[in-house]
Amino acid sequence: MTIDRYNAREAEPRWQRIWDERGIFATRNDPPSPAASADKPAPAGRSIGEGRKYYVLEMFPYPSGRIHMGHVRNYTMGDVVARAKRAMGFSVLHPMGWDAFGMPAENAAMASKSHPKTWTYDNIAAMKKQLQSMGLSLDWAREIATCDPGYYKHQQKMFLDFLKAGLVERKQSKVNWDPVDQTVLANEQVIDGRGWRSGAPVEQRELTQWFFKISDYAEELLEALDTLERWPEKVRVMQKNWIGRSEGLLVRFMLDPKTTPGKESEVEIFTTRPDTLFGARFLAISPDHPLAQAAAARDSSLAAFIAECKRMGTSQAEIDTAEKLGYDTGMKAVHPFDEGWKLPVYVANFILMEYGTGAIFGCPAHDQRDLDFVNKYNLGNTPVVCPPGQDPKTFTITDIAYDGDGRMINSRFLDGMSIEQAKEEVARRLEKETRGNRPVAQRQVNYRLRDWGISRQRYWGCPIPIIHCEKCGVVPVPAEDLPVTLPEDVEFDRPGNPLDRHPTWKHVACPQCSGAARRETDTMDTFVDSSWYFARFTDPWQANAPTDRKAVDRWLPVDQYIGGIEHAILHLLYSRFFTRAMKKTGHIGLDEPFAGLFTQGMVVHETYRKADGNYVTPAEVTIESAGDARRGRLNATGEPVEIGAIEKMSKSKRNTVDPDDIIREYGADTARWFMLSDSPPDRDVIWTEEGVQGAWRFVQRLWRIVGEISQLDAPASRPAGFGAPALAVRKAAHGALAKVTEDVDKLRFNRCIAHIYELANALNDAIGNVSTPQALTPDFAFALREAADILVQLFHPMMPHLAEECWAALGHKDLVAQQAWPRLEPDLLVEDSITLPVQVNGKKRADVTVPRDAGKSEIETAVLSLDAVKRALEGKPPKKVIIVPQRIVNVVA
RNA sequence: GCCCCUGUGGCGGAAUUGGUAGACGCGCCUGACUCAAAAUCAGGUUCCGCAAGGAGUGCUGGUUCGAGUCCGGCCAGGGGCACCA
Repeated sequence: MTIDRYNAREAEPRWQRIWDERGIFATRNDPPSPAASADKPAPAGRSIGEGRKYYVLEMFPYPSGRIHMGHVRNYTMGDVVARAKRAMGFSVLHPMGWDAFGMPAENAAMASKSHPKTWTYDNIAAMKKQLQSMGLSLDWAREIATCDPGYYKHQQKMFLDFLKAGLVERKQSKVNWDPVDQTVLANEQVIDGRGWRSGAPVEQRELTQWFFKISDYAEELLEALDTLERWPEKVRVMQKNWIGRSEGLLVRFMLDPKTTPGKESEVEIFTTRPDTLFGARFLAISPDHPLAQAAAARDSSLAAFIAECKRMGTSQAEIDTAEKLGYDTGMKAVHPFDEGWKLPVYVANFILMEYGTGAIFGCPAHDQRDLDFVNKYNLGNTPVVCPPGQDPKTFTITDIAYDGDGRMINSRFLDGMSIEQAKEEVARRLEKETRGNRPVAQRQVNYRLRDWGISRQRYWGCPIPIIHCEKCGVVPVPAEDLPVTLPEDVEFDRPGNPLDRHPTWKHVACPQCSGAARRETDTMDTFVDSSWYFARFTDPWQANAPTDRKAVDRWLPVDQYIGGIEHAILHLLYSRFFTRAMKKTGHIGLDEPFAGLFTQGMVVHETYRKADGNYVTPAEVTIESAGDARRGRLNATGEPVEIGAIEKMSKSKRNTVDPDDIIREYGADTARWFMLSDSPPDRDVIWTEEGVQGAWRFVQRLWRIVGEISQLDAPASRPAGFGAPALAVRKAAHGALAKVTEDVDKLRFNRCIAHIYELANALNDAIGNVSTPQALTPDFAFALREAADILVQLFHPMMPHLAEECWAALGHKDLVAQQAWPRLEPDLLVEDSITLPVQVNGKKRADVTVPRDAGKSEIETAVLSLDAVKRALEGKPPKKVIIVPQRIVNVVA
């Protein structure tokens, strides 16, 4: 018998059409009533999920124009989870949409005179087609695009709700300015001093901006990290560091009136090391500190110094290399424990106004930066913490500060205490002391996390629904006037914000006084759009509110969220904040949006270079291998190319592989299979031509195995008993079933694939053993058919089209996509006899086969009678025999 | 500088969480089919050794009957954060 090759190009669109026509991936918001499900009783295997909800979500794409291999990997993983959970009896929500606002649309508009809207929607259409060719089990009825007024209208409403709830603030502040994109960036969007998108060195500017008060939630966002048990530890640590909690003490230092010509009388500092107060040598304040500003008004050279500081601090690169500089104001601060102890007050370029109070006290002996500073200005140092084992009398600091543990020295009443005791003692004493009705010191927790600046001076974003009126000030757009839609007649012939220079759009009447007023022309950071789309998916049809409470309560949290690690801080932190803000304003009923998070690795590829140093694409190169050596040649000319480092697929290195090409050549199933095989999903996967071909070979191999089995003459009903060959097949099938079930649940797709290979190999061997028709007993044929069914169901989540084709070949009239997961027969996993490895002194010497329920003495007797064991013992009795049931035997000589 | 992760065959990786190291795949080698090649199929493939046997999970020391797995020290690679007081 011969079996034709599997034709993916023909089969895949056919099955996609059938799934689509039958609408099998559409998810209803109202769970089917018991009556409706009663006429179709759930198969036994369905019991795992029992109809409970399961929300699988992959981070939605930016519609850049074409999907890339990273999308293929991401969405394949999500689809495996969605299909497996559906089979396991869960009610699965698996939607898709578009993160459709953003700069590239404007850049394209500038470059090609297209409109951002048409550019974006054309890209969405193209990419949707690509995603559909992957055979993803998505509910396209819920598709959303964030640039749709039907979406951003609700975002504007929430902005107003947040404003009313005190979660939004307009303030002037130093901001990160991206000179290329001509817009402001949030702290999170500055990477190594450069804009996250443009890569341009970021400058500092003073602007009035809208902020979401994410810092109000700093403590909560930090604490709740511990509850996110199904998040990668790495991401939790990154968020923890980003929030950057530190406990310390605010201390008010009096200024010596004799040295202070102005009316300022004190300066408040923040410190996390109040224990080192007796090691103080100076105070330093930020150039932006009011005291510095006031002093500069009297001292022109100080003013010049401050101006110098400001001029330097424009780019991160300069900040990193800038020398630590200080300027002695001449003012003296009084030590809080000693009125006679005067400390010089410096303005220093490394003190940030944004953190703490913008002022510090310097303890050079135990802080490297302070030490560098005093060594430069000859202020000296006093060690106050003595490391264990050091003699306090001889312990000195020269140019390496000591920040370790130890006992307090040179610190009067603190001497002999531990650091912790000293911190507590200083806080206790200074809290009690008051000056002008206020305590001299108070405990404070500080966070590195800053408020989220959301104003962007761009066109292609969600307009901020605010009107500025000369008389009434900042006036929210009335809810009934929403959405504030983007004007379509805009020009991109010049840099800057087209909204701002639009002839009419911004000129409106004030909703309060009806006088002439001006619209806010800034739009929202696109990270706002992606901070709540997961909630909108639960009821995207809801026209009157961002969410329907019944729908969000039913579907949220997202049970499994899958995306790239690059969003570990930005998107994931913003979404966590937004969910809390939506809860406060009544749009949602929970704090944490994503119960389970998985961060997948990148798709990487070798790079190829011609002799002239230019990169060439994998499609242009053929790799020849001889023995261990691999060589590349250019297809067109045959000239050799150099095989370079394996790197993330990128246009600049030209090492990308187009998913369309792969799907056309091998089919989506092959691409999906390869994406999941070999590498663990959280690590990078190396895309290789050989690997894809291996996956493609396996597609054909499966088709052949299933085809051959489908042609066997198998009885329709289950035989009364199974002979040894049949039993072996059944054990292989159920063993694979048990392992795949567990591994798919833990997202260990590479292991699932290994188990499926093993089962396929076992079935292939079993078929090969049927040399004559007589050898094919009815029980064996039945077992093979049963195993083939299981095999097809196991690989269905990874290769759904091939699975449907095989399922039909096996004679089934329904769809494998709607099948219940196979029911496991646990008895088949238990062996009657087991083979235990036998070690002598920890070295494996033999195997012993004993009945499954053999007692320890029985095993010991069997082991000691083995020739290999006798030889190793050299006739002497063993000291000890360790028997680990079902595991191993170790004889200690 | 601080924090985190990872080191296993030629390569990607597996190892029931302290119990037979190298599952599965790629590559390579041998054979079958073929006039030939491709495709396909069968077998082999950690290293040393003809073999018996020995060595072996970055290095090093320890705990244990037993360590890839746990602990201490080091080395290498990767990632995150960083004038944060």
